[in-house]
Amino acid sequence: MFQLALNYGNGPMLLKEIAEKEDLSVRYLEHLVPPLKTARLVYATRGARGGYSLAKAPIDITLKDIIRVLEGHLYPSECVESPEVCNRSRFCITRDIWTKLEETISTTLAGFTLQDLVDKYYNKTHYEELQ
Amino acid sequence: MFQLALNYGNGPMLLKEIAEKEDLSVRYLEHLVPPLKTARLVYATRGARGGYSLAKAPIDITLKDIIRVLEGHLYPSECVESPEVCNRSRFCITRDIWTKLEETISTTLAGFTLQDLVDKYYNKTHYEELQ
DNA sequence: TAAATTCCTACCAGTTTAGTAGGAATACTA
DNA sequence: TAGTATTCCTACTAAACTGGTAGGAATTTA
Repeated sequence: MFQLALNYGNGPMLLKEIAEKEDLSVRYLEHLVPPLKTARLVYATRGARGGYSLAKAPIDITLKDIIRVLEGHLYPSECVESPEVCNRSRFCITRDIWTKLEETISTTLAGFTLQDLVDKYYNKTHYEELQ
Repeated sequence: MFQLALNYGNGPMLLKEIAEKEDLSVRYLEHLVPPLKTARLVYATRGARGGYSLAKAPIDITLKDIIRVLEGHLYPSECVESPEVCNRSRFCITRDIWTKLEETISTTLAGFTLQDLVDKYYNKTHYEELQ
């Protein structure tokens, strides 16, 4: 997603390119794409001269968006989202902690956008001051 | 650890008791104890009339202490602590995010002590106001 | 000496993670 | 219209991790 952000506005980018720049296999990247498409974060163009582009401007995609899609959740324990997985949920003290922890993780990740990463890459802003 | 905190000051507590109260097996709890002992968070008394007690007052044990011991780490990616696992670490933009994320997780968990959980259990304090 | 309990080491089964593989579908280009 | 480039889909796999179980030795009290 960072590579797509760097390429934003320049038409579709090949997985092959991304794979080279990030030192990953195309086969692996192919695996990550479907959920990103479903979530409408990237847009695919098939066939020759095809490739991928961000579906929104980098400033409109937070790291929370991306990680929720690729990792599925942000909570440290499933009970945060699905109390029914444990019959202690109603009165569990620890669960409150996990809930608070998810909130801070969520807030932190929502505080960064792909544009922040691009800016940092080009040293356009003083990243440290962003947070 | 929460049960031991509730029991703090009343001598050693049996794993059997904890197992009943938390709906876990003794066999499983036995598994968790060694690292807690090594980290000097709990103290064990062997033999009949033995059991476990906290090695410090509940107010002096943070959730960060406990989770570091039981889960081994708090970072979302190993590269945060061991840059050498990936040769992109030196210039990886994403790694900075993982580092920041670990900081907020760490800070959040360090902000709770076992005493907070005990207090919440007895409704002695208004928990919401703690954070 | 018997009972209670921690302690140590080994094992196991299910899930998750990080991939690889084959080939079909699609679209551009000559 | 044929060839090539590329995404797309489904299945497979191997290693690591997680959440346990199991047997029995060591220790302490009564």
